[in-house]
Formats: sequence, structure tokens, C-alpha cells
Amino acid sequence: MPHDRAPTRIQVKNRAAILEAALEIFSTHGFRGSTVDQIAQAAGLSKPNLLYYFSTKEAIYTALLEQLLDTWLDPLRALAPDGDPLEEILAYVRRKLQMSRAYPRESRLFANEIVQGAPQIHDALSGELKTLVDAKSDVISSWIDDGRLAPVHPQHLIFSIWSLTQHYADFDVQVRAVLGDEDPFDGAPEFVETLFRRLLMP
Amino acid sequence: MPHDRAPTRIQVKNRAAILEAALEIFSTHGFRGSTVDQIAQAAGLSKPNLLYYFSTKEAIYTALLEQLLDTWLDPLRALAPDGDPLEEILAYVRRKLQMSRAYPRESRLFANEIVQGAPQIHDALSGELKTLVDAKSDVISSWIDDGRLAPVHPQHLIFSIWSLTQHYADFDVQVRAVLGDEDPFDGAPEFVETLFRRLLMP
DNA sequence: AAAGAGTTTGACCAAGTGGTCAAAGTCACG
DNA sequence: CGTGACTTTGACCACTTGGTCAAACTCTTT
Repeated sequence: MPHDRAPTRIQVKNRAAILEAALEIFSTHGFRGSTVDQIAQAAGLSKPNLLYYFSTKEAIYTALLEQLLDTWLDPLRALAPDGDPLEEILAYVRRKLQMSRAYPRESRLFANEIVQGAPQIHDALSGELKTLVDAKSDVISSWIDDGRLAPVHPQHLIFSIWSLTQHYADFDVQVRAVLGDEDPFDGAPEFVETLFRRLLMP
Repeated sequence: MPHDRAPTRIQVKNRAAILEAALEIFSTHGFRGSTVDQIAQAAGLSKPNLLYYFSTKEAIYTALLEQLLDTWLDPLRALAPDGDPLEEILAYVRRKLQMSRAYPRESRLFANEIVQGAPQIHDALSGELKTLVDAKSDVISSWIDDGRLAPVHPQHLIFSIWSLTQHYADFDVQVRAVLGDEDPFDGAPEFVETLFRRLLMP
């Protein structure tokens, strides 16, 4: 196990390789469906070598989730109270859809975790996440009060943004099976934009 | 293994108990995350006894999925071409939301399966499912052509109905964590109805 | 070049897992 | 009641899996 001094060149490289490999494996098989061996192999390490960097399978998983949760919430944090309401929300929608496209594995990692009851990140959901959503819901409410947005339940609005955008990452196989040759991201941006514009135009 | 004659009373009872237990276990832990022992215990049987009815773990899983897929698609099948377009779609939305509420385990079972790449039901997705969606998309398109519905991409519309309604089942823990004491199904019906009404009103 | 910290590995282990099997127990029915 | 079909079980097996460990190897630093 590495000491607690500054990480060496090799540690930096291998930890990164492990997390990258773990993202790949965990996001497609879930926590229990993934094996340490799979991750080690994907990272180009032997199993004992991997366990030298992360002492348990769970340690890899939680490290991944922690590292990712923050990034995942950034777009919502960026929702600015002083911007134009409709444009702010549409920008959020676009950014989320963009993330589904660019980082589907991250989306599926969370999906796996949450569908199975969020055993590892339950606390973050009712803590950090709830706090953030509550704050942004207040912003949305005040926009509605000012008549600058059609009246909708703010939290449910946020849920709808999450579900619609992440659906394209999480249910990718289904979406592609149904669409056949058509690329989901050909029609998705226009569709979601239309949807939220019509819903929210005052 | 039971013969291929008419199933006995005991077979009927035990098979049902196993599928019920399997739904409970598979929907919360995924296929690989569930053990035969867990399912057997939940069904009130010993493991070898369970394996007398379903010879492998996978057999239980596929039996479950097959049995469920049909039921799951019923609401979409019910979309009637000769009904009022907006009302037909809203009825579909309501029925789907209702199913998320009444059968969250079924929803999560599919979510688990699809998020992990639909290894077992990939064929059904690009076969049965695609066929059905294509047919209903045509219906929607013709409604749009007749000016009875605002113009939207039919498949993406269907995706949005799936994602919004199933979100309340699949991401239940997250939704509840964010809402706190408020019951998700207090606000959800009105929200989704408003959303689709505004989106689709011609 | 030598020493000590850091890295890698093969061999190994205990627990868990899917599945088997023969023997024992129970049920339906003539 | 008896018989044959159906049902249940304890013991068992092969394999996978998370994790350990001592020994070997490779850096970095002086």
C-alpha cells in the first residue's frame, strides 16, 4: 500500500488506469456483476497488483462514485438565478444531453447504483443532492412567481430533465434497437428542446 | 423435472412462488447480483428443490422476462388509432405512470437488464418491441399529418413517455431522497399530464 | 553502486456459488 | 392399501471470486 506522502509517478498512472477500467466494467455489469480480475485485466495489471492500489473491490467502486458525483452535478450548479429563466433551463437540458452523449458510462454507473437502491450513495442523495436540488428548485419557483416561466412543480421538472436526457445513455441499447439505423442524437436535441420550451413558455 | 403433461397443483403453486421471489430478488440485485439461494429462500424452498422446477438460474430469469415483456407492452398496444389523439396519448401516459406505481419491481427488472446491455432480451427489443413502436409511430405520424397533434418525432415521443414514467419506479430512491417527505405520486400525475398536453396540443 | 522505498507477482486460501445426485418422503389414484 | 409418479432434501462437487503474503523485482536517491 502506498504511503501517505505525495503519490509517485507510477501511482498516479496506475490509479488512473484502474479507475478508468473500473468505470468501463462497473458501468456495464454493476458492482456485483463485475470482478476484480476483469478490472485488473482491463487496467493492464495483475489482480494482486491492483489490490495494492485499492485494497478492496468496494474501495475502487466508492472512489469512482465519489469522484464522479461532483462532476455529474456541475451542470445543475451552473443554473444561474440571474439569467433568463427559459434559456437557463434549456442550457441545462442541453448540457445534460451532451453529457449523456459524451459520458454514457458515467450515467450508467449511477443508473446501476440507483436502480439497485443506491446502497453506496444513499447518503449523498439525501444530503448533497437534495440540498442542491432544493436550492435550484427555489430559484425555479421564484421565476414562476415572477411569471417568467409557466407554473410547474420544480422538483418534478428537474426529474424530467434527468430522466429524459439520461434515458439516451442508460437505455441506449433499447433506443438504438427501436430506432434501427437512425442515430438517437440526430433527433434528441431538437425533441427535448421543443418539449421543455413548450412546457415552460409562460 | 416435471413431465410435459398438465402441471400438478404443487407445480403451479411452486412455479408461481419462484417467479414472484425471483422478481423481488432480480429486480433489486440484477441477474448476476442475485443468488439462487436467495431466491429459493424468498420462495420458501430449498435450493435443490427450486432447481427441480427451473433447472438453471438463467431459466428463471428468462422465464420472468418473457412472461413480463408482454404485459409491459400492453398499454402501448392499447393506443387506438381511431381515438382522440391527445387523449389516447395521455391515457397511455397515465397507464404507464400507474404501472410504475403499481409494479415498480417489474420496471426495475427491465431497467437492470437494459442498462447492462440487454444481454437476454436484445432480440425482443429489435424484434417485437421495434415492430410495435414502429406501428404506433405511424399512427402518431398520421395524427400529426392531420394536424391533430403538434409535430414531434414519434419515436422520441415514445421514449420520453417511457423515461418519464419509469423514472419514478427505476430511480425511486433518488426521487424520494430529493423530495423528502413528499410522496412522488402526489405531484407526478399532474406534472406529466401538463408536460405532454403542452407538448402535443396542436 | 548500494540501500531503501516502492512495485509486481505466483501461489495460495476461505467463502460463496451454481448445479448434481441418490435416497427419502409425499401425493394421487386405482 | 399399494403403487408409481411426483417432490424434497442433505451431502457433495467443481469452479469462481475477493483477498493475502512472502519473495522477487525495479525504481529513486544519495
